[in-house]
Amino acid sequence: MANAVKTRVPQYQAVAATLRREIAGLPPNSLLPTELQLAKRFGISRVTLREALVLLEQGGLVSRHRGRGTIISPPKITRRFSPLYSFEQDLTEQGVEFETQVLSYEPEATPPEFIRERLRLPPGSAAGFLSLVRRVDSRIVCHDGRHYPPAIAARLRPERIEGRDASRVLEDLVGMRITAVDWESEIIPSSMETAAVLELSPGTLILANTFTYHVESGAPIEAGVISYRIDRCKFRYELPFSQHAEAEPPVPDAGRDSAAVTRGR
Amino acid sequence: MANAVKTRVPQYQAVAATLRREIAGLPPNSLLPTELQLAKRFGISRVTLREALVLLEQGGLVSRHRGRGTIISPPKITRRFSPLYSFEQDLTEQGVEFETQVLSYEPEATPPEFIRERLRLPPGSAAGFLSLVRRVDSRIVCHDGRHYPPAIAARLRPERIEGRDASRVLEDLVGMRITAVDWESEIIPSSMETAAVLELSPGTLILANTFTYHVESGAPIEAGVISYRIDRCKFRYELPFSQHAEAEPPVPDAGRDSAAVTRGR
DNA sequence: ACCGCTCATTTGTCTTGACAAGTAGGTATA
DNA sequence: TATACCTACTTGTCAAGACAAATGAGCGGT
Repeated sequence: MANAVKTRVPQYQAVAATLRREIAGLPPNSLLPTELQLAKRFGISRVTLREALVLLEQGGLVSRHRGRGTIISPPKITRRFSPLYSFEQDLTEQGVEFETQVLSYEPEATPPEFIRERLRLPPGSAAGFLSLVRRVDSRIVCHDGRHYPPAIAARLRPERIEGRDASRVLEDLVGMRITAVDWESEIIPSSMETAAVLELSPGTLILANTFTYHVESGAPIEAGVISYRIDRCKFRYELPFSQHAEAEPPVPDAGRDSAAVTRGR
Repeated sequence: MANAVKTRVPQYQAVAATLRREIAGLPPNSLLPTELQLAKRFGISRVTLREALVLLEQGGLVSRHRGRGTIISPPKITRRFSPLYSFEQDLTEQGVEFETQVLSYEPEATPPEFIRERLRLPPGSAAGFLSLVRRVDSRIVCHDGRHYPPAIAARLRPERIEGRDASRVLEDLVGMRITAVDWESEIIPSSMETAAVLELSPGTLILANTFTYHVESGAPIEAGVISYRIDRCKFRYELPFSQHAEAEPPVPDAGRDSAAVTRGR
């Protein structure tokens, strides 16, 4: 009303900042007041309030559900990367509960062209296709679409993946170690399919990792795309990867995520 | 039709998809029709059309400017990572024009606590603070906030950074090579300050990289945060990093970015 | 040539209002 | 008791309109 202050800062950003502070002191999974209540409290319209909530949701602080309400999210999990350091290995070392669910496996699927190139397959060649989703503490964090050359695809038993380390299974199958990775990361809007698997609205930004794994001879044995929910994950790299971990104190760092990460099994 | 499956697609998503296809065939830096024209053409309200444009903007396809219009963005640049592979080295090898601009340097600033911990400084200790922004093809891509231990900070000459490789300058200064990195990446809403430097609206998602560089003795000599605009960059990693580059063909990959990337000097 | 002004254009912010669709809990019915 | 339905509640989608703020082009004065 009668803009008392110069509206240099838009209301939806001011409200978002206020809510960010208040949320920081509330426990995860608790319910925020409804949009109408919040709009009334801040003296703004529901449309404007929703703009603020969108900012919070994009930042991973809350999740919103039609018919249920707005829920405060638990802290992000940390995915640590080292060369050839698998999802299973990482999460197991962190002592976090996780689950891998195979959605489908086709031994002779038709791969998209960029996968065919990465696997160095001739035009028209088929490839194995494995689709899976991963959960940490029962929350979906990523979706893998993995493709395999025909020789490997024929012998792959996807049911072996569920409980075990996918890369280790693959290495055992071919009898060689994976020694090289080509990895590209990009933030892009999710496709309809990926959004459905990750339980997101299509167009929501995700972290898409396009990768190729090679054995020592240089031959590619796996290629695909791993799509992470950026509202639930962050990523950590250490170089040189191997032993210098002890030169570092046990990762002092941020301090907000201790509750989720130091959970032990 | 009604709804064959439960897939009822909202109008703003359908419009976004249509515009995505049309934009793919248009040259970068060209102007889109105005919001009112587009809204009229699609037969929707301006509010709904704007929801579609927000999706395109978040995906990095267009940039919008009050008073000017909506402009189609050039393709993303690729930032390639290898251990201790600097921004300057990477972009130079790609033959892309870039510029580093020092915004400020304070030899004795008060660092935030998480920086103090990373540099292993006692409470209350000062640290050098360097703020800079990088441009590629005259477009802002990232903002660095770099902190240095007092002994280094006193001797650092920020004007030496502008034209040269920042890490190399630092190595020359201390007479040691950087051999270890600790690196954490997270997608977060931009702060007011970072948003201003990156010319973004506060709250826009950015890629925040929090890092610490160490010399061989294990001592940290630099720590800070590098914030990338995710609408302008993607990221590429290769492991093992060093020589196997030639085993790979010269990055066949996507195919859309050839125009911008092969610009050479 | 240069500077400052006005003004139409365009996107940014915000309001009120409406209906759709998913959720959860209670109620009626078998 | 168990099932189906009904209903209140909550977020999702969409509309039409209003004013603010930034831009850039045109105009006029110095």
